[in-house]
Amino acid sequence: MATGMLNSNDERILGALAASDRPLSAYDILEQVRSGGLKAPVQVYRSLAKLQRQGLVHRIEALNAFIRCCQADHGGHRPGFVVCRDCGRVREFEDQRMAAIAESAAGSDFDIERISVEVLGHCGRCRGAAASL
Amino acid sequence: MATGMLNSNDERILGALAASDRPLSAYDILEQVRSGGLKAPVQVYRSLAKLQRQGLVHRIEALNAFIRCCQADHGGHRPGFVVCRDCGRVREFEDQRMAAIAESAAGSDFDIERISVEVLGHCGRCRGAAASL
DNA sequence: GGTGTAATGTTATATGGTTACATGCGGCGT
DNA sequence: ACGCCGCATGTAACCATATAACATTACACC
Ligand SMILES: [Zn+2]
Ligand SMILES: [Zn+2]
Ligand SMILES: [Zn+2]
Ligand SMILES: [Zn+2]
Repeated sequence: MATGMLNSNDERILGALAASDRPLSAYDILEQVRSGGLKAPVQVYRSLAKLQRQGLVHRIEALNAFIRCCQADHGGHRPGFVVCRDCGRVREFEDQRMAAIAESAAGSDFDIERISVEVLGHCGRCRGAAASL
Repeated sequence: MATGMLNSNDERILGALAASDRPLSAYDILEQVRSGGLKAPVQVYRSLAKLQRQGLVHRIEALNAFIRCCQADHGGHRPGFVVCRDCGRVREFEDQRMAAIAESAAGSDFDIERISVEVLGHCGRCRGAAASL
């Protein structure tokens, strides 16, 4: 995974994601990098696609949003995510058992490209806040 | 899970989903039920939300689309999906191990509402078609 | 310099989802 | 019956997400 081929757009987008403590939508990102010359959605999506290919960024399907990968090994891991539907915060996790489950479910005739595992719910922080209303 | 409270809109939408061999987007559904009186997206989304609450319909996050649940027990099951990114066909599956994985990943402080597991890739049928080009 | 090819930029458009408000319709107290 | 409330449904307008189509630039190769 050559991470050295990032251009300045990619770097800026990666920076915006790294600076945020929660996922950003493509349009959130676009806003943050407008000053850096990017001005159209498609540019952001192109960079995001590249960053995802390199394992530096993950897409959270349930949020239509993106996070910077927080694992040391960006290449080839199969992460899952715990997503709070109140505050949007995401925790990346890894579980070897998922691959086996996916393979047995898909069958030998199916070529697995990606496994999306998202645990949706409410984090402790938000549950506390709700209780104290 | 009282499934008897479906109104005619709900029935129509459920019918459209049941008749299709692959997921339908909300707008696909809308097109199919226009003759039945529905004419705005929000009506479709309202019905879909209700049908999802009752477990009759599942949302496929990676496709922004919906399928009719094919399991006998519509209530309270935690399905996963195998999704072909070429033809869009989906196979619903169930695996008890997923709940355990989700719980251990989320931790005791997190209130799990839903688990989304989607295995994305290419089905045998589509791989065959691609090979014969 | 001319030519082909890939990356990037620009504009416009397609697709997916929600907000805000109007209207209808059944309870329920009077 | 009447007026009022609360909730389901209808309608229009709008916002958010993603891609298509085409123009331009950058650079390798000859
Ligand atoms: Zn990661
Ligand atoms: Zn939270
Ligand atoms: Zn199901
Ligand atoms: Zn297929």
